[in-house]
Amino acid sequence: MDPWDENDAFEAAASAPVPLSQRALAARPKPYLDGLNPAQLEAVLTLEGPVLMLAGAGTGKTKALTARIVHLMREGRARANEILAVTFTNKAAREMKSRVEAMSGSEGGMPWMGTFHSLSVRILRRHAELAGLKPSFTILDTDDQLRLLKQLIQAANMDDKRWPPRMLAGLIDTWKNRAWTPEKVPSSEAGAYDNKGTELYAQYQERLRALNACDFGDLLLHCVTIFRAHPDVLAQYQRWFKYILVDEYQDTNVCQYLWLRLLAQGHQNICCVGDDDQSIYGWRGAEVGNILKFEKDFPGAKVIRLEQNYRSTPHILAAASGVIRGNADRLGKTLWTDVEEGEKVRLTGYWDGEEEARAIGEEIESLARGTRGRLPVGLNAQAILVRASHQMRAFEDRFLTIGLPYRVIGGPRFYERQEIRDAMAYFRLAVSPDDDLAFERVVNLPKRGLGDRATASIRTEARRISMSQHEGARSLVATGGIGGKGAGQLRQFVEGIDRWHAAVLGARPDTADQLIEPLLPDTPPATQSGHVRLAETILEESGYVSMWQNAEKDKNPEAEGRLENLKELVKALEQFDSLQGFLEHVALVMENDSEEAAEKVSIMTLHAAKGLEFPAVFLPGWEEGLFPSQRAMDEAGQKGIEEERRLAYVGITRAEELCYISFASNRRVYGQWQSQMASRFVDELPVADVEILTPPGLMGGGYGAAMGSFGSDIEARATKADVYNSPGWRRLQNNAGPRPATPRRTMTIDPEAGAGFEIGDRVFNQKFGYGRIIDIEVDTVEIAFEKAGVKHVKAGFVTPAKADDEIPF
DNA sequence: GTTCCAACATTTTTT
DNA sequence: ATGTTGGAAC
Repeated sequence: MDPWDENDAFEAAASAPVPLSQRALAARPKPYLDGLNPAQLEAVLTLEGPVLMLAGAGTGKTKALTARIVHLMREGRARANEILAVTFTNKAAREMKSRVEAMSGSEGGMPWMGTFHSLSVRILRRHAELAGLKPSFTILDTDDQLRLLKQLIQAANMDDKRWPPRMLAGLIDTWKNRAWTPEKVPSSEAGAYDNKGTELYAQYQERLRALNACDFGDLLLHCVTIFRAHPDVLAQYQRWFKYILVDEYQDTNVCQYLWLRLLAQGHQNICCVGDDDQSIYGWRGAEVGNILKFEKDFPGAKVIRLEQNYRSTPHILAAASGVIRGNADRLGKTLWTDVEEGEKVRLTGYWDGEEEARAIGEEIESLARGTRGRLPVGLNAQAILVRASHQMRAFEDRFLTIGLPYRVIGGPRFYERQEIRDAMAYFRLAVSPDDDLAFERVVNLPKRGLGDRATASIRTEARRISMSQHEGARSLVATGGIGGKGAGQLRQFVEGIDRWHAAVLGARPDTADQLIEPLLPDTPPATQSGHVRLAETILEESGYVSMWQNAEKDKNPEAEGRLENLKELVKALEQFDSLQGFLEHVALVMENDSEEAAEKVSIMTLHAAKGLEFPAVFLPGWEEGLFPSQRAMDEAGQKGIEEERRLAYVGITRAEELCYISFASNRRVYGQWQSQMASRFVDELPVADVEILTPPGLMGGGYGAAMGSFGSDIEARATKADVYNSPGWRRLQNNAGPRPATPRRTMTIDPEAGAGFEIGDRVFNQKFGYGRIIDIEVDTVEIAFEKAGVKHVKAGFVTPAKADDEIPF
């Protein structure tokens, strides 16, 4: 039966007198409402019409959201599959799903809970023809997209160096985020990309259609276009989705906003949850404006504020609100908590980034040990949140040295690794041999003796017969259009694809239909493992596995790891019931969710930290130009500052009990030493809630200048005793171990900093490590260091090493 | 077709 | 500083 008809049937049933069982259900106790505060309760129980839940950090919005969903179902307002619940990330969707399941006790409900993109794919598969696609369309990854754009750029006789494909991809993405199809790009954008932007955009869309493919932006944009052009289709969905819930509404872009508004126009029951103070994705098209004008967009909307914070101590909340206060455009809320105790936020200035890393490593270990009369704070409970990923290196270096376990969150992702993408290209060919992008990727991988010339003639042949490159290659093989050693190998490749494709069809005859999911929960497909074996066969027969196995170890030290990754990939396949299902999952869920149990400190960007919380949070690098980032300020001016400030707010509010903010007055960025000013956000911290720590381990200061208006509150120079007693120095003893022989270098240091040293003194330098003074001239001190390459150092870099510090020679 | 060297860029990131 | 990429030399 067509699910739409079934929906009508259900509606008819719903308008009939409420059966006894329903009433009994309604009378049952509602444990899911227990423990909600009045505001949360209001957010759960306000069912009719548009609702904006303004939920500050740590105010229990997920709890309210899940309770609302459970309530809707328990009260018989809607069935699980009539509730559309949208999130941004797969992680958020997963989390909400499991919480709803836990709360309602039912499993596997909520078929329409997912990310904007995954939901859009499901809708788009049902109506692909309306967008000029077949239901079996593929979803391009960034790699494919860039290669495609590059081809177009070169075809337009443009210099792809001056006009990099990346830039065009960014431009097109921006346009799609604003819901502009090629015809709708306003003329004000005509100058973009050397006046060719719009034209290339149109060509790109044309190519995508020919390839039966979509990029990420298309998933949403096609939906919006279809909804607008086909009111009947839209009406079906409007009728179907009785309630709509949206998480992180402040991050929606124009296209997502339209998507939501179109769908919500039916029942008008849309509940958006968000926090204007946590909008940090403006640079990728998110419109804070969407949340600011919610009441205008949805007339009659109720705004409910969740302001009671259950996460952080009062000092942390005060610090966060002190910073965010500087922003002009805010809906305004005041977080409060009834917790009383808590330590002040700590602010520390360091000499440079390496000292910062060392001191933070110290503190992390000391917290983990539970010193200072505090209960131990496990490593999993601690996180370092940085503004830019290059800041991570200093911490990784340091933590590797002292053996402190850490995990970097949001690093290069599993499915973005080269070997995984290659293997996936083979799978894609097996599923749909016409996938030209996949074909191009692996046709000469492993090397099959097919170079530029051979691939070019395959492409030409394909175009001549208006078929895919797979067919083009077949035709060339048949006619002997390819000469030499490549011919036989190409034949094997073509035949291989045919064989694998036949195997895929054998395993699952109704390929395309399988991709269209029913609106109603289906009986789960019978699990079978043929596709796992097939995947292994493909990787072996293609020679891809042996390519890495035969790779010379010394030239490809990573080959072993790549083979491991391939094994992992095949293992991951087991959880799916077909190759195509797996491919779809990977296209949408580019993440490796291997959650390890081991105790490790987390290192991540502020962006990656949204939605997380940690008892102890370190926020390093609060320097003007780094945070707030120079680029954000240059490109977006005051708006940029405001977004950076929200980022600071997000960072501070991740902390439950301990928050450490720090900056360095000298930092090396891309190998260049830079003198830094403390971030303006440092000045915005309320003094009453911040404890300013004397920077330890320094001589030849320079803090006054770096400290901004805080300078007067901080002792500019550490005393020698500070140096000797600071924990940062003692910790290094544990680093004892064999060190390489070190060449001697001459180093010029500030006479003032050098004063008092004698030949034979052991010293420490932030950049070059431990050394021993071997000669002193009037303004030259010759020092032997463990690191080579020292030629000239500007000023005041040497500290005396403690007597029992490890000296390498 | 492969290897090597020079030029180049280098926030934030999801899907 | 460092990793990637494109072109020239092999």
